[in-house]
Amino acid sequence: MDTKQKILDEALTLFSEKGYANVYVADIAERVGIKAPSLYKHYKSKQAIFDAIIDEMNKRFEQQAQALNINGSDATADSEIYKNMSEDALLELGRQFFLYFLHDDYNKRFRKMLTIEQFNNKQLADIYTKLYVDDPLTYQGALLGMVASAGLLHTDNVEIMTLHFYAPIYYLLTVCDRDPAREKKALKTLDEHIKQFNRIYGRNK
Amino acid sequence: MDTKQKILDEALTLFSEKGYANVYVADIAERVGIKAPSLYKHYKSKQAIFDAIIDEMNKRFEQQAQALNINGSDATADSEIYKNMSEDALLELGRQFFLYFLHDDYNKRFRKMLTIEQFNNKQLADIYTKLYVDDPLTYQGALLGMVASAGLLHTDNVEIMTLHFYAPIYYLLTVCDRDPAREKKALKTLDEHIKQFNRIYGRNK
DNA sequence: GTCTATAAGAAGATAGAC
DNA sequence: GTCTATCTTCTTATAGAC
Repeated sequence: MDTKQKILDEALTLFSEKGYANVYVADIAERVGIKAPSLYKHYKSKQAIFDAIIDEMNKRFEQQAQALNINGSDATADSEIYKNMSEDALLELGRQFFLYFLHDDYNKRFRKMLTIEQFNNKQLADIYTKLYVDDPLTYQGALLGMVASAGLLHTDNVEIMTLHFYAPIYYLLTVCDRDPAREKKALKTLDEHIKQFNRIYGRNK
Repeated sequence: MDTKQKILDEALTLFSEKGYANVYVADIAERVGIKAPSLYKHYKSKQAIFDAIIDEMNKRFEQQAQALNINGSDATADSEIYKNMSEDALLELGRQFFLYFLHDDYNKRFRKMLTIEQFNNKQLADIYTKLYVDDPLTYQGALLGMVASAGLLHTDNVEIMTLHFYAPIYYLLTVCDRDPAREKKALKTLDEHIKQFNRIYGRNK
């Protein structure tokens, strides 16, 4: 990995652990294996490093959103897939979504950084809301709505049904971020949650 | 309010907005209406102010827990109340829990501070987990379990039912902390969530 | 591009007068 | 208890050699 990229990588790790103000340029440089003044040949300031991280993560998440069809543009194209979901497919959907966001290295570190800096930086608060509130509800709402249209889920309020599916996932994600030792129990809880969701909203009926 | 207490109060406000490292002793002093050196007559360091906030909030939450019976010791004593809950009582329970924690000045500021500092301070992460993960599930689980025992809710997994009740409340709380402009919509969503919870778990059956 | 040396300034904390 | 003045340390950033 080239130095310029490695700086972003190590900076993100440190920012996600301590927040922006608690990380010193010398800390980042040390992790990269250079001295602080050398770092200024790559980025003109500490703030420029931070901004570059935001830019890169935004790009990364756009790609991720396209891969997951979060934008919804191709949602109807996948309709057939979800209409024919097997009984356990919804369980897999929740589990994969959870594990991907929990363990993916960039998501994990960036989410922690967003969490720490959200009240200090409106831009980051907006990114957080987009990534972990609006996008998941839009994406999962589209999928669950299609499944409901196919008669496999029963509700007169898709938005709340989607909240009932997603809120426990969000809750468990933040719990595990805060205390990774709870991950094993969280995965068990996640499975039970989705099984009960299936029972409640009628997949097994 | 005496100066020593006012220092804690203003410091908590600043810490909750910016995090520990971003707040300067001079900022706290200015809000209190004194100069920084005077502040050192009341607390020997910036860290001592922070520690005093933790101590005071711990005391405050113990009192709060007793008032709410979160410790569960008197849960059975309230059994009769919850067994005879009116149809809308559960809705009120959720709404009041939500609004109390969202708006109560100490809860609000302390929760934001915990959010910001959770990855930098294991003690704060543990307090967060206790206040917003373990205590609510214990407390609400005890209540919902009693209502279920009375035959007013139907489930074979009280723990997951409680998660289905609480996770959306937790989700909406963090959403509103991040963006207070979403509060009005969140309250509407909360009502719909609890109504649907009632329908799902059988209060209206 | 990396280094050593260092400037420039910010922030925590103290001394001592009132 | 509060102030002004100041010390000390830490941190960002730059200068200039290699």
